[in-house]
Amino acid sequence: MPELPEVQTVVETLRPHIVGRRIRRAELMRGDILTPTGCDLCARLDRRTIRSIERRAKRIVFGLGDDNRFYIHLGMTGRLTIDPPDAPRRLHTHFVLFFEAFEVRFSDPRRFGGIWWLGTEADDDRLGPEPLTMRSSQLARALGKTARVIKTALLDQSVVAGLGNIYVDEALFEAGIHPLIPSNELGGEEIETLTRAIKRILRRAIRHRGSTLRDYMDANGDAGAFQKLHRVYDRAGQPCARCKRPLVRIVVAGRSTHFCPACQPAPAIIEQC
DNA sequence: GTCCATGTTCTTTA
DNA sequence: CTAAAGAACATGGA
Repeated sequence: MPELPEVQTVVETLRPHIVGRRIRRAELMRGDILTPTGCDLCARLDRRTIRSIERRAKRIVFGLGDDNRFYIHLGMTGRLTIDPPDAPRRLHTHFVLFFEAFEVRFSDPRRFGGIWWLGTEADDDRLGPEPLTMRSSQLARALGKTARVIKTALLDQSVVAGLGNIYVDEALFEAGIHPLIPSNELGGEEIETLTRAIKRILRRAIRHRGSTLRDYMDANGDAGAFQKLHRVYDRAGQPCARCKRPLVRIVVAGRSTHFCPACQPAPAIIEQC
């Protein structure tokens, strides 16, 4: 569930509670969600103060001072919440940070998420530019290098960092670009349009505190509202908001892909089929 | 029982 | 060799 807008919202709702506060104790219930496995995370967090919390791509990066950092990735079903100590723990709670008056709990049924200890290492390996601040030329450079269709390329975190299935579909609709166009066939002007569309969609989604389809909630337990404003995602068969013709669902790279065949013109090679 | 799901990484194929 | 497609991971809901 968590793409850039959801992760950003979790960070913003967590920040006022934890920055400047000292961790009294940390508890890891499952060793297999930690990388590197066996590093003594809880001992390293014991009695330390949280100095910062930031988002990078879909990662929630905690700074401890001394340049020591770790990050949590929510995967598909991860939640990071502020809870009173006496509140019952959600099923599949794998990690808890205990503060004086509350706890930060990480739960994740599917366990696609996890915790990564960075220490003083960089966290940028193999991540593309941040979409909210990237230049169109950065996106153009990455897209020019691949023949993969644009939908697939935008899901690749080394091309641009933070988009997922929902926001790629929404951004391609906003830009009027068909999901099956080969990336390296897009012109400079189209990529500028796409860059602007990505930023517009992400800013709008952050303003509405992300999309809650099923699992997502912010650190306070509140759902997002942007799902009400999705124009194409999970709306196959419904009329396009622009042209009223029915939206379509196809499968690309094993992922559901939603678009308007009229507003997002097909590449010539597909048209013949 | 079946299929599907907001993500990433490893393996296989071309 | 590299790029890209496909499978795998684990759980729950429809």
